[in-house]
Amino acid sequence: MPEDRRKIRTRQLLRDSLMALIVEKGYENIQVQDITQRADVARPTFYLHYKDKDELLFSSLREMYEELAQLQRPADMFIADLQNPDEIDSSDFKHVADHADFYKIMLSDKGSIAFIWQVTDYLAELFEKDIIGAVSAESDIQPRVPPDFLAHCLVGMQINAIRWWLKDGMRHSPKQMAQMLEFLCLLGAGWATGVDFPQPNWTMPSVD
Amino acid sequence: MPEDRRKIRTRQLLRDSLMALIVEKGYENIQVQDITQRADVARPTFYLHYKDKDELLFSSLREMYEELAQLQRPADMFIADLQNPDEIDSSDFKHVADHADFYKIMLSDKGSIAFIWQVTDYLAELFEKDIIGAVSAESDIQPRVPPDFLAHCLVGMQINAIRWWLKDGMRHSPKQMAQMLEFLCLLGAGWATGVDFPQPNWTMPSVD
Amino acid sequence: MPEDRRKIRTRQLLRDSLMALIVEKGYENIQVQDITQRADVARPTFYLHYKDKDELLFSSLREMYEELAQLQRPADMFIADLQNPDEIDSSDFKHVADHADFYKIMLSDKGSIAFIWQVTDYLAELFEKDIIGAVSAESDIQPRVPPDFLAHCLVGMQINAIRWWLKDGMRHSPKQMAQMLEFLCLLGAGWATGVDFPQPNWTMPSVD
Amino acid sequence: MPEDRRKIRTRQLLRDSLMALIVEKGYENIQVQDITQRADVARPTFYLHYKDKDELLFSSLREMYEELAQLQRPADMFIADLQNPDEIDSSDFKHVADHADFYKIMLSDKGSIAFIWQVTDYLAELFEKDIIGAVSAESDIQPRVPPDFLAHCLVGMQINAIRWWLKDGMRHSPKQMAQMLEFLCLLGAGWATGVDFPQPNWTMPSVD
DNA sequence: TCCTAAGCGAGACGGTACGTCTTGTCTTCCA
DNA sequence: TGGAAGACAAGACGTACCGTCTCGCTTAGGA
Repeated sequence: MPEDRRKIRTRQLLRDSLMALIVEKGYENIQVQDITQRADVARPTFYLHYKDKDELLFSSLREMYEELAQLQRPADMFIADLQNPDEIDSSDFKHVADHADFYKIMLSDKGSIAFIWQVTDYLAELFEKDIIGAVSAESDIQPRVPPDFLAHCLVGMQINAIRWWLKDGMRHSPKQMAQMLEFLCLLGAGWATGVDFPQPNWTMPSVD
Repeated sequence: MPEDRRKIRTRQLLRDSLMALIVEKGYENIQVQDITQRADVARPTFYLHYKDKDELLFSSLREMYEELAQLQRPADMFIADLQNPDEIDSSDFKHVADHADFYKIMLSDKGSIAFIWQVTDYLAELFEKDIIGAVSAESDIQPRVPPDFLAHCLVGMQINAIRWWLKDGMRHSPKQMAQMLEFLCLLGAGWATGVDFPQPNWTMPSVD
Repeated sequence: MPEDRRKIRTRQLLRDSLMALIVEKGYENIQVQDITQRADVARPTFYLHYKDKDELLFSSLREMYEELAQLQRPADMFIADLQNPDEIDSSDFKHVADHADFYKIMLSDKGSIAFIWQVTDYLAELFEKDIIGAVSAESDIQPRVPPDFLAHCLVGMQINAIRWWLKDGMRHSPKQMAQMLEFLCLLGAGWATGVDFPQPNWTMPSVD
Repeated sequence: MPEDRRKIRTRQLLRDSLMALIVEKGYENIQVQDITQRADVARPTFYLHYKDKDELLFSSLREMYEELAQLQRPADMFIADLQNPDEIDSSDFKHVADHADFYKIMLSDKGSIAFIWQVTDYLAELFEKDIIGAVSAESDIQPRVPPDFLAHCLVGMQINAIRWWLKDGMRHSPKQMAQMLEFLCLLGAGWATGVDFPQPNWTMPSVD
């Protein structure tokens, strides 16, 4: 069943319109009629395709992320070889750089909460898989905190690192950002500040 | 100029009403008339006191955080003695536990973006001061990443740790959470997973 | 050029559909899509045949009235022999009885104004001809009111008599209705009530 | 509870607006926004006062007819002294003349069916009372047709007489119209045409 | 008998009006 | 005389229906 070409075209117009408008005036301030007007589409037509603004946003994001997923290394997102910092994967930061205007807005007061947590949870799931993979790769290793806790913390770092980068005017290169973040993740703030902490022998007591 | 007692009372009613409603139906879904109705106040009266919903929210939060600020150790938020995990400060997690319903909503799709970033930036500022303090306390120490970058990353971890905790059903105690987070912050994911990373000698090239 | 059989069929389907729907839900409430849906025809197809609902209605009526016109005495509609009430023509009331459901709706709030006045004017024209014929048949007779005024008044009576009949539950036979109306028309309310009025010698002053 | 003055004012504005628009473009063609625009009132405000166009129309008419009811002779609408044609009541036709533009539209294709039958039924009820009153005034009189049938017929005449008058360009005076109609009602088309009919001795067979 | 033009189904679309909702202001009235 | 009550303007919402258009399929009727 080949989709009507007009339908595809209209959808693309709406998506482009939304993306442009997010940059222009922030997500929350956009009205459906802004989108349709700029797409040169009748307002009721919008509702033929999407329930609301959010559905259009997430449909657009899905497209964008499918594209991104191709770029990323299939596995090993989490474990990097700290001895070869130049090989640390920076495709996420490059992606962000490519859509800097978009993310600058979406990670500000003018963004969308749904977006924030949707992305957070999506990434956390990916991270968790990686973490579990990394841990189980080596036998006799016992994680000291729940993997999903760790995943959420790392995602929080990642997103806030990006937000800081954008607010800071993107003065660092994607590669630098990836490196800083990777080291920080793996070695912690102790390493980051240069302050030396003795490794304690603490393990979280079980909650169950 | 002693504020009219009625004025204070009306404001308190509005704040209580907002807080109750956030828990009930999520921040974004609340309408001014919901607030006034529950507070048993005329809708136009709302506008005598606050410009809009956000102003009321932040006014309420200011109250809440003033209270919180008292509880916290004045300084040293950042550097904890990892050898004495029991003395790690967990007042933030206790505070969250006290307002669990509130934060559960505010850190979900039904929360407020303004809140997220407002709090993030506020905390990041505090963290940054602590970091700078910690670093400059010991001479001959050179931070390996910009302090504000580190601050934002840590805040991201903190907030997402809280969100994870709440979503997870608060199965851990505030103390445990504080410890996990503290260790993770200071020692990094390497420590957290138990995987051993050789400390590389990498330092971020300057951007300026 | 013989009309495509499909075309004729489609038209008939649409007409039948309209007629059924008028009875079901009243003319004004019908939508084009109701008609096409019931006729099992695509909506755009409707517009290939008719400009709008009204055009379909009047096209359908034209068919109906051509049929009716056959039944009626060619002339003498107006003048009846009051001495032989049984010979008074009641074909209109019979026609109404045959389409009682239709007229009950069309002569109610759910009917169509266009229909009312279209029919009124059409009948008034016929009546007027009859009246003029009747008057000019006998020399030395001077009508006391303008013939078209009289025509409109009589049509008004006719239509309202029909409406009353239908609202009343059609408790009288078409013949009775025809007789009542005929007598009332010719002899007036004086006769109808049994009250005796002395015939005055009044004639309308000319307006020209 | 004295109605808010603004409320009264708004209602009046809406009514005036409706009346003006009916004359300008016909009732059916009027849209709610036309009404509010001309009244210089926000569209949603309309719905604060009236459910729809029809409710506004009938509310306006009620006002108009209360005024009219004052003017009319309290009783004896039906029976007039044919010997004194000058005393025939012509207040209805005068009322119509006062609102000629309005009625010209409302009694045309551009009017409202609801209006037609609402007015018809209202007047028929009044007429019926008069007829019953007239008949029962004189004992030993037996009406030859059902009083409500007669009432509807007479109303039909009345309304169509008015319509004819307006379409005819109001070339007759209200008084003349009242006289023509009165005579026609009471004496019938026989008298009107001048053709002489022998009074038959027919009475409608009972239907019960 | 084929073939070609017409009729038609399907459905996307622009357009227009609807009735509703919410906000923030402003007016009226009452305590 | 200040606040409650509530009318109102403004403007976006999501829906309904209209009339048009485009695209293929199918099929009737002329070649």
